[in-house]
Amino acid sequence: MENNKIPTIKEIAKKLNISPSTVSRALNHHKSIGAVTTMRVHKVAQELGYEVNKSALFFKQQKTHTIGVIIPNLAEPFFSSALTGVEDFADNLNYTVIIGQSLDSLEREKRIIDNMKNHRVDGILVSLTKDTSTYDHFESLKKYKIPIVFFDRVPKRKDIHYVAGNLYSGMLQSVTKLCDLGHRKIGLINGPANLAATLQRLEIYLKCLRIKSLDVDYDSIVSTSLTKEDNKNAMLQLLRLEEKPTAVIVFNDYVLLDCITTIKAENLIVNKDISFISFANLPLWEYMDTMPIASIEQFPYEQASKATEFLFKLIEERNSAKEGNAEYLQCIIDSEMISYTS
Amino acid sequence: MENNKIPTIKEIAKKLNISPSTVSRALNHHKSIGAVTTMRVHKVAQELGYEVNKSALFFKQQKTHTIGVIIPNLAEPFFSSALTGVEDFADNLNYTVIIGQSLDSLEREKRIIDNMKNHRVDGILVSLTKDTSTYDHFESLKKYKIPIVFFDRVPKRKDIHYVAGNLYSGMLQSVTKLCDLGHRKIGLINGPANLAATLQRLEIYLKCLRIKSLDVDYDSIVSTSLTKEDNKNAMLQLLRLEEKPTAVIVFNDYVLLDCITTIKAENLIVNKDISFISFANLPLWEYMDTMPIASIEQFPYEQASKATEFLFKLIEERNSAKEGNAEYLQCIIDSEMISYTS
DNA sequence: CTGTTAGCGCGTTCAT
DNA sequence: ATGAACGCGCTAACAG
Repeated sequence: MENNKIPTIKEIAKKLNISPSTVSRALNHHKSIGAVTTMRVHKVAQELGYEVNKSALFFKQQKTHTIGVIIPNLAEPFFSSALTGVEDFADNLNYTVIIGQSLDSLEREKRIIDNMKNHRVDGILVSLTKDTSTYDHFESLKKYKIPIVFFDRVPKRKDIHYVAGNLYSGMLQSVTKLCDLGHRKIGLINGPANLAATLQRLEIYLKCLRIKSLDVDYDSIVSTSLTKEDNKNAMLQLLRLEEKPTAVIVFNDYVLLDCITTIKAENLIVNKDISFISFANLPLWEYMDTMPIASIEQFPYEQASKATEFLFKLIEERNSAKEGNAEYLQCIIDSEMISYTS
Repeated sequence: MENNKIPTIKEIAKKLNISPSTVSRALNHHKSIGAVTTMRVHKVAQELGYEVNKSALFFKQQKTHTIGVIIPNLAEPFFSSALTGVEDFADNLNYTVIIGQSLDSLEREKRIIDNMKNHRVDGILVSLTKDTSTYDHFESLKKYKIPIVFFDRVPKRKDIHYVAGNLYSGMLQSVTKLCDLGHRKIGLINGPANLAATLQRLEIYLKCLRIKSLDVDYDSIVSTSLTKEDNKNAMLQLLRLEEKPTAVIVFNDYVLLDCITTIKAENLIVNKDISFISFANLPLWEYMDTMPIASIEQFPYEQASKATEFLFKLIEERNSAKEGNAEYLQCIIDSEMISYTS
């Protein structure tokens, strides 16, 4: 009964004394095959428990119906939300998702790219490593015509497809809010200089201060390499200023968590001695006693969804072999300030 | 220069006027190939930017060097930790990971299984849907000799490979700790009845109370459907008892977060008026002002790692075609109470 | 040491 | 409406 051999098209053909190509066509509901034959083929296929060997199909069609996602760290809520966005979208189109986490190592990023390239994935989504500044390892994908869409952490160049967050909107809302609350000295704890996000944060921070006619004190702009230790030091650096800021914009929630710990150790009161607004990674402030005044939400799920949409548009294009249009799909998703002070 | 055609073994062969198989062997450092030839092949391969077409390889070798992971929800920290565990392990062995999230829908779980089967993955890791009670869709994998290892949410049968968590150890430590702190009335906020985890928690809770000779008050055992509203109600239900419990074991951290919010709204003090211990999902209590006395850690990363190890053992076995041993790889990972009161 | 041949499973010509 | 033949890229068995 249960034949333990994996059934192929050939078996079905033999069983019905017809040719494999007929079976293939019948299985794919090719119109040129008679209704009776088609039915009989499907019946036998059913009996044998036939299922296409996608591995063979991929090989034949030079298309894997698979996309790769490269993110720094799966365990980070920001990225797991993003991954969920990708998976949901891809699943709808019956695409398979393979993952790679770069763990913020450029070496691994390269290896993963190579691996996915060899896998002949149909497209790749990437959120860059903290310290990816070269672009060479992505260039090699061109040869294979594997489209690539960046999201969130995108390279600083114009000739790419990407979906990025716009921090400006949320930052302006935040600075405005702090102003309204009477803050005049707003510091910034920024990230590592090699991240585009860092430069971007600095620029919009300065821009927003200017818009609100606030003085810029470069001493109250500090940065951290994102380690626990460094986060603490950045906070302390601000606390030791002669003119301490009364409010601080923080690179992200993780940094802020360390800042809050530091503040408490110094016996200062959050939101009294010093107020915070941070860029959101964690959906958890609502549960906490000590929380920032607000978070700047960057919508990872939506960013990833949009990026996936772009990717499929590119895959589509490649399939229909329209080479001409060298248009770059680019999208900015506005951030938004989410207030916690009800 | 940059030939935009994807180089194959044939190209290299033609360029050197040798046969494709020689090239293949040289590329794979086959010992029977002369050093000179090998070198020349590698040189040309380099020049052309040759890279194996794994898609072809998979097809040929009937092995995809790919494993599938099916989990209910990528966005849940517990599962994204688990996924990280899988990815880390698989990456070491140069395996690729494809993901599928069942979103707790049996329908999706089946579809994902089918898809992975057609993909001819080398093995599958599964953490079941909330309401998976049938096993048929896994049976079909046998025909393809695709090994399957369950973790965390495992089927209730003996003839499977699995890694499961043991809640007992952590629960006993917790009840003991609460006893030591003088608590005599320990409540339980449990999950929905259809989850295996719920029944399990109830059983070990009762067992532990018995071991510590504590009275069981069935009024102080309540349950929640895991919605925010229901979590709150479960907590209120306990607070309105004539004999309020002085400590409560909570189904998981999410529920506990809502409980804490509820407690505060009632102007009660956590760890004074009422103490908590919960099953851990979130690695965040260390940052919070209000935290449970302890958490019962279930080690998702380790569970998934172990499950992946099992899976590769099975894949290995299949490759070496030892059919004989019908031994089931099974492992229980003890939970552990992690104290927060330093 | 190297070349020749064959075939993995499938879809797709080109023939009838 | 159906069949025969071919080939995708690669490796392994069999010859030298």
